[in-house]
Amino acid sequence: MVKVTPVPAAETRATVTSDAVLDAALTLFARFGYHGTALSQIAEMLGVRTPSLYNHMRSKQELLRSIVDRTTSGVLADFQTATDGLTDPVERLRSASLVYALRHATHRREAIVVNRDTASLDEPHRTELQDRRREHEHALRQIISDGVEAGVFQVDTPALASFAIREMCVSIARWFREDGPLPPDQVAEQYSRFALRIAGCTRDSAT
Amino acid sequence: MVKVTPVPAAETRATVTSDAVLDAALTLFARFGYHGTALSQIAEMLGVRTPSLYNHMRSKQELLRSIVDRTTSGVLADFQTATDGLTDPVERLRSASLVYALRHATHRREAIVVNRDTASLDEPHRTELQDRRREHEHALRQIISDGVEAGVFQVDTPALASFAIREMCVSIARWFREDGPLPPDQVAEQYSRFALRIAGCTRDSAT
DNA sequence: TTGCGATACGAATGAGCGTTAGCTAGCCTC
DNA sequence: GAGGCTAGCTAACGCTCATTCGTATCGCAA
Repeated sequence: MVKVTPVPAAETRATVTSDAVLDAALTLFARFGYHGTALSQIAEMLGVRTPSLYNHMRSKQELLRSIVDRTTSGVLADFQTATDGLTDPVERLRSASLVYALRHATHRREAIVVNRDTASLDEPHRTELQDRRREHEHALRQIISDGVEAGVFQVDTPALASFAIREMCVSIARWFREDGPLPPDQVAEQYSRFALRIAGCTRDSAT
Repeated sequence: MVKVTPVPAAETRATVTSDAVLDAALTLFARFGYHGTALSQIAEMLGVRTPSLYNHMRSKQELLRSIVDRTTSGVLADFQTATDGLTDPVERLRSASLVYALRHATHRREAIVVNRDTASLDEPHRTELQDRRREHEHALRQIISDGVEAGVFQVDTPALASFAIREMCVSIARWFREDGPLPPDQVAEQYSRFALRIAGCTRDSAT
């Protein structure tokens, strides 16, 4: 058999962690999409050959699943801590839309992947994910319905306002640039105000 | 040489047009994404073998390009006819957002593909497309800036309001269902009202 | 110093992809 | 009825991809 094993010089060997793989995957999935990204690109980004990735992951699918899981959990957690203790629908909507907008300015890659490549998840995880997103959607819609009932919001169809607010925030991930003129928190603040306007908030609209 | 050519019975042969190919591609690209869709799926949807598609198209890329071209042209044309002759910023924004929202409720597949798979376009067409989208974006932003100057709109950053309005409308394509409770024109009308609210329209906000 | 676990590597595999080539059946026109 | 155009088909090519296997190396602990 052949015995020649040329072996790269010791200093050229890279070493890599699971988190590094996940982070590189996140960047590339966000740019090219799940199906548009090859494992070889992830490996190249880390200075490693493709098969070496398998020391840090089980499969390409699992990378996507990890990204999606981690992100949707974060969204729900954000929502809980943002609305916990608040009873006024106006304050609840202000706070919920603020953290949601902020997350999409500060976690752009995650947002893009989750919103674009959900369909590439294998079952049953795709359905699980959709359920968790629906949970957030219904929670937001409930705030609006409560506000309408309390007379502080004015919308014909709460579901429409809820969709509009959510997707408006999600889209921040698509245009926001870290080196742009506005920092994330100021963008989030303005978007939070947009959210109250969409809901037809009759109070406090100048804040 | 082999001469056996089993030949399917005459009635099992399908016949297909360029438009049918484009339409099937549209459906599948919208569902699975450009990279997530195989030509074999398009062929199967049409009841035809994969190579037969090449009688009606030049390449997979060309399919995407056609879809994107046609759609962005439509958006710009919509905008022109919707705002032509209107000078009041309020009416211009109302009309522009109405047709934009309506288009995304009635041309869902196109919207999804254009917004998700733009990145899969080869150069130079990707840059061309982005330029045309920017054209629409700037036109909308100009309406808002005009309205702010005229004192009928109130926003801190017109660009943010413009992004919010556009992406809110785009997202209709993601949740709208034809068999849902609201017809496209009613959804568009409510979204048009949301757009005026985002802009901080001080007039006529109950209409 | 030795041994072991973690991790990188090259080589290979099998599947699926977009695309091309060459052939053939059906339809329209003459 | 003959001939040609249209549009289908099978076969095959070359490429890329995700994944597996066996091996070599490195760093650390005994």
